[in-house]
Amino acid sequence: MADTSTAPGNEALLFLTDDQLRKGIEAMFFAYRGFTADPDRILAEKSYGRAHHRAVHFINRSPGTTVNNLLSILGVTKQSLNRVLRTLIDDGLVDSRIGTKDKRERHLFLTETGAELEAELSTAQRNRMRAAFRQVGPDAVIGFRQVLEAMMDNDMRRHYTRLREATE
Amino acid sequence: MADTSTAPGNEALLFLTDDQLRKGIEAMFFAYRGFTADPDRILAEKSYGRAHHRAVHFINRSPGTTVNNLLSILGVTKQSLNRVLRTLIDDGLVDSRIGTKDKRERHLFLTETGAELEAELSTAQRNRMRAAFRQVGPDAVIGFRQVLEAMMDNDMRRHYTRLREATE
DNA sequence: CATTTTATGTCAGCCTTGTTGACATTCCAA
DNA sequence: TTGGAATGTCAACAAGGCTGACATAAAATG
Repeated sequence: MADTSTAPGNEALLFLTDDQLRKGIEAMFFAYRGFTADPDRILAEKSYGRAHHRAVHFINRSPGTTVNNLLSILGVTKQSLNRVLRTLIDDGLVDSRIGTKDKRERHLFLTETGAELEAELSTAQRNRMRAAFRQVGPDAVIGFRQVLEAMMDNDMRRHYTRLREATE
Repeated sequence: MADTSTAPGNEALLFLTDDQLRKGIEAMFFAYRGFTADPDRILAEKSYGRAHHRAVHFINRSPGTTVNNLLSILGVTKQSLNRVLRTLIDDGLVDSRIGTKDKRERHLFLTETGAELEAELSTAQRNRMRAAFRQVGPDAVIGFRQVLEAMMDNDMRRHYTRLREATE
């Protein structure tokens, strides 16, 4: 039943069987639920959603980033992002400053309140990640990241790498 | 700046720094986009969504599963699932059979057409997973799954494990 | 300088997929 | 026989995607 389309006939490639691949797929599905569960609970209390979390996260990571840059990281339309940004700005979590060099651009910053929310969300998310990392050890963590990085689209990997360059 | 809340003061735990954890978080975010990108394109052509993919995937994995079981795997409300199932049944992708033992239950099966869609979607998703796995090698794959499994909520891990038991 | 392009905002409307609440039906089980 | 479980269905609503259209300001280009 299993392994019809990609029988490797090679023991060294047994991790590429359809069963192994499906296992990876389902692991991603169930793990992503866990990955978002803790922030989701916090957000729900404050009647925000994942979209707000994403915006706040990346503004925190790249203070002063422009709307356009955020759009390309998040991969949504400006209308969609705008709705989320608007509520964050109106609620005083995000500060939008007109660019000095190019006055069409808006540069986005977290306010103190915004930074507090970001900290609360990312602490919750880091706690789970830390528990998982601690449980499995550093070698597994390296493998984890290698697979994830190999699974990204090129433009997403570009953003991912760029974020690393800025801070590490 | 980095590592304020969890400075380990221990080189062996450097993979638990806030920077490393954030790296894992962002890797999850960007990789999940890639993970869903290919199926999403196929689904969009047929005017289905991810919800349909999920339903079709798990019905394929556990033919004859009940609506209630599917609900607990997917973690949505019956009304939400029902809407998706209805379109799949109406479109002839899913067969819903009244239980013989308990006639209140509906047992769900993919029709031939449903199985074709499932195959198309999972082939696309496996292709990306296979490319990533092949690129990084079996040790990384083991680590990848260890971290994901450690990150799951307990009830999700239960479902994940149960699926493995049935087929492997 | 005139024109075009870019960056952004905003309005309106639509879709999917999630939610809650209410209520009907069927039927197993105590 | 009655209570509760499994399911279906209707209605309403919200978040957060999407498209299209249009306005504005400013940069870039001819």
